[in-house]
Amino acid sequence: MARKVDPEKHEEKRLELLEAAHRCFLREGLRGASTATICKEAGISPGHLYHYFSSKEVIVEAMAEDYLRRLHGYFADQPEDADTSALLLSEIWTMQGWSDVEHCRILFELLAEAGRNPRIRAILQENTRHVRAILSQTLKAGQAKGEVDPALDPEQVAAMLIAVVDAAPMLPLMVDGLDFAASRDMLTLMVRRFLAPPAKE
Amino acid sequence: MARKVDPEKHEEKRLELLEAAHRCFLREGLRGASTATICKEAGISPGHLYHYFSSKEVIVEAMAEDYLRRLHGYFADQPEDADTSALLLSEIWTMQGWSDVEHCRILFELLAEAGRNPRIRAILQENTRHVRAILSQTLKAGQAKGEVDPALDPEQVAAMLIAVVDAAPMLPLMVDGLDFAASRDMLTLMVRRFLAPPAKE
Amino acid sequence: MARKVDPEKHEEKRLELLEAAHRCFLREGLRGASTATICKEAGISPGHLYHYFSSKEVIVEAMAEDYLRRLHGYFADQPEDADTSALLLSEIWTMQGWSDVEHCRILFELLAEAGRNPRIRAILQENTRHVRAILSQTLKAGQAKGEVDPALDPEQVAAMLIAVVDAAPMLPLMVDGLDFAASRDMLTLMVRRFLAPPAKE
Amino acid sequence: MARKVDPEKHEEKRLELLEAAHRCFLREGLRGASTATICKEAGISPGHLYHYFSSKEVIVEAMAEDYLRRLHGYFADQPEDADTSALLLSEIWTMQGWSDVEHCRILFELLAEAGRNPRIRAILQENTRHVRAILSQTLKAGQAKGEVDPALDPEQVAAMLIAVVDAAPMLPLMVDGLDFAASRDMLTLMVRRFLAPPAKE
DNA sequence: TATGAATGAGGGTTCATTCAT
DNA sequence: GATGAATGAACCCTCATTCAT
Repeated sequence: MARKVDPEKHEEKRLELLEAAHRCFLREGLRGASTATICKEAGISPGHLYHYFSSKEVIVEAMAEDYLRRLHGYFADQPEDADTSALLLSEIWTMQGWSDVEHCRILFELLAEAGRNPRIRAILQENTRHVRAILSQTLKAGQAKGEVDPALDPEQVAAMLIAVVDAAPMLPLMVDGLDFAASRDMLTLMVRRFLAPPAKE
Repeated sequence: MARKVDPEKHEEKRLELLEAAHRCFLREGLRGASTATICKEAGISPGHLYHYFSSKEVIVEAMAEDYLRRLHGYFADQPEDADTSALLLSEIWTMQGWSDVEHCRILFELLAEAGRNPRIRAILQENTRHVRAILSQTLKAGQAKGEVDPALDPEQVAAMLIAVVDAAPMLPLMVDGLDFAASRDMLTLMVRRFLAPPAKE
Repeated sequence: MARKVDPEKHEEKRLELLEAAHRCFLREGLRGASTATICKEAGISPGHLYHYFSSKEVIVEAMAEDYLRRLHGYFADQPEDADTSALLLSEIWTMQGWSDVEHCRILFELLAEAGRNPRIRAILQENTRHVRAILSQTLKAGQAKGEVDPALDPEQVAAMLIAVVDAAPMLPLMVDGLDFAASRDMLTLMVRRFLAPPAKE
Repeated sequence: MARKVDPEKHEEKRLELLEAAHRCFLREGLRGASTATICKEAGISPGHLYHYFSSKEVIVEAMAEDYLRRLHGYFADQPEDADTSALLLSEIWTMQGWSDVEHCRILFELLAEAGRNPRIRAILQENTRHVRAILSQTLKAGQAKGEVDPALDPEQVAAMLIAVVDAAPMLPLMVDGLDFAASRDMLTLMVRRFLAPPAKE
C-alpha cells in the first residue's frame, strides 16, 4: 500500500520543471513569470508545483544553479592540444549563432537579481569560483607552454574573461543584425592579443 | 496672479522622479519596485505620479533613456591629447571604485527587459548607435595617428568595446573583494594590446 | 476692487457646463464620465468646475432637471386645433429621425439611477408630475370634444403615455435598422385606437 | 480519490455569482458595484471571482444574457387557448405587484450601457430577435383566428410591444403609489384595442 | 476668476500559496 | 501523486476633490 516515492523520477521531473521555468523566465522575466505560467508550460496543475519546490524563490535559485552548472560544463573536458585562447572561450565556440546565445540572456536576469538578493549572488559567486578555477588552470598551462604572458595574474585574468564571455549576449540586443562569426572571431583575436607574451626585442 | 504654466518646473520634477525611480529599480527591480514605492521615495502621493507619467511602463522607458543619455555623456568632450585606449574607456576611468559602478547595475535590468520588450530594446539600440558613432570616430583618429591597428573595422570594434565596458559591473557581483584599480588597469591593458598595431618584424 | 460676480454670466456658463456634462454622460455613463472629462469637454480647468457645482452629484441632479425641463417643453404651447393623439405625442412628432432621439438615451441613465438614488427619483417624479398635468389637461379636452373615451381615467392614462413615449429610444437600441417614420406612425395608431371612444352599436 | 473536474458545479457556482452580481448591479449600478461588493454578496474572496469570469465586463455581459434569457422564458410555453393580448403580455401577467417588477430595472442599466457598448447592444438585439420571433408568431396566429387586425405588420408590432412591456418598470419610478393591477389592466386594454380588427360598419 | 498641482481612497486585477479531495 | 478551488495581500491606476497661486 505504501507506495515508495521513486526518488529518481522525482529528480527527473524537478529538472523538467526547471527547464520549463527557464523558458518562462526568459519570456517574461523572473518576476513577470507567474507560478501558474510555469505550471502551464510544464503541463502540471498549479498546486502540484509545491510538491517539488517550496516557493517560487526556491525555483529561481534552483534554476540558477542548474543553468549555471550546465553552462560551465563546456569549460571542462576540452582537448589537451587546443589553443589556449580557444579553450578559454570554449563556451562561445560551442555556439553556432545568436540563437544559441539566446538562452544565456537569463544571465542578465540573474545579474540584476544578484545585485539585491544575497542568495542569488552567492549562487553566482559559487559558480564563478568553479569556472575561475578551471580557467586559471588553463591559463597556467598556457604560461607553462609559453603561450600566455607570464606577467599576467591567472586568477584576475580568469575573472575578467568570464565577464567578457558573459557580455556576449549583449551584442545582439544592442546592435541589430550583427554577424555572429565575425563577432566571435574578433573577441578571440582580442583575447589572443591580450594574452600573448610581449614580442621580444 | 501671474499664472505661469511653468513647464520648466514640471520637467525638473520629472527628472527628480526618474532618479527616485532609478534608485527604487536598483533596490527592488523593474517589476519589484511598485509605483507606491517610487512615490514614497520621491515624497509624493501615489496618485500624483500620473501627472508626470501615464504609466509605469513609461517611467521605465523614460528612466532608461535618461540614464543611458547621462551615462554616455562621459564619452563626449574628452581631451584631444589623451591616449586612445583611455579615451575609449573614459566611462570607466571617470569612476573611482565599485561603489561608483553600482548604479550601472540597472543595465542588467534593462538588458533583461530588452530581451522581451521591443520598446526597451529600441531605446537601448538607439543609445548604442550614438555611442558607437563616438567610439568609431575615436578609433579612426587612433588609426590615423598610428595608435590603432588599421586592419580592425572601427564599427565592429566599437560595438564590442561597449559590451566589454558594460560587462564591468558584473565583476563585483561575481567575485567578492575584487580590487577596482587592478581590474580597471587589466581591462585597459587588454584593450591596448588588442588595438595596438602588430609589431613589424 | 470688489468685482461683482455677474449672475447672468454665471448662470449662462452653468448651463453650458450642464450641456457638456450631458454629452459626456451620454458617451460614458453617469459614473463613467469623470469630472475631468466634463471639464475638458467644456474647456475649463478641473478645479474650476467647483465654482459652479459643489460636487459631481450636484452636476448630475442639475443636468437631470435641466434636461427634463427642456424635454417637456415640447408638450406646452401646442396648437389648439391639433388632433388629440398627435398632441399627446408631440414630443415624438417634433423629432425627425432616430438621431434626434439619441440624446433621450440619457433617460435610461436617469431611470437606472432613480431606482437607487432618492434625489434623482424625486427630480424624475417632480418632472413627471408637470407633464402629467399637461397631458391630463389635453385628455380632458379630448373627452370634452368627444375624441377620447370618457371611461378612461385621464390621470392614469397620462402616466402610461409618458412611459410609452419614453420607451421610444429603446427601439433603435433593440432592433437595428428600424424605420423611424413607420415606428412613429404605428405608435400614433396604437394611441389613437386606445383612446378612441368605443364604436356605438 | 475520484478526481472529477465537475464542470456542473462550476456552472452552478457561475450562475449563483451572476445572481449576486444582478443584485449588486440593481443596488449600486453597473459601474457603481465593485467586484469586491459582488464577491462579498456571493460570499467569496475578491480574487476568486476571476476563476469564473475573466473580467468585470464579462460578468456584466453574462449577467445580461442570463437575465434576458430568463425573462423571455415567460413568453414560451403559454396555454394554446389564451387570449392573444394576454399572451403577448404574459411577461407582465406573471407578475403580482411592483415588487416583482423591481428586478427588471436592470434593463435601464442595460439600455444605458447598450447606447455606448456594442457588445451589450449585440446581446440586447440578439435577445430581442428571439422574443420578436415568438411574439410575431403569436400575432400571426391571432390574425388567423381573427383576433388581430390583419393590416398590422407582425414584425413591427412585435418590436413595439417589447418596448411597451419593457417600459412598465418606469411607472413606479415616475409616479409614486401607482396601483399595479390598474396599470396592468390599462396596458392590456391599450394593446387589445390596438390589435383588434376595426369594427365593420 | 481661473489654474493645475496635489491628495488618498478605492477600483479592477494578479498571484503566490494552501488545502480538501 | 495530483487537482483546482479558494484565499487575501498587493499592484497599477483613476478620480472626486482641495488648495496655493
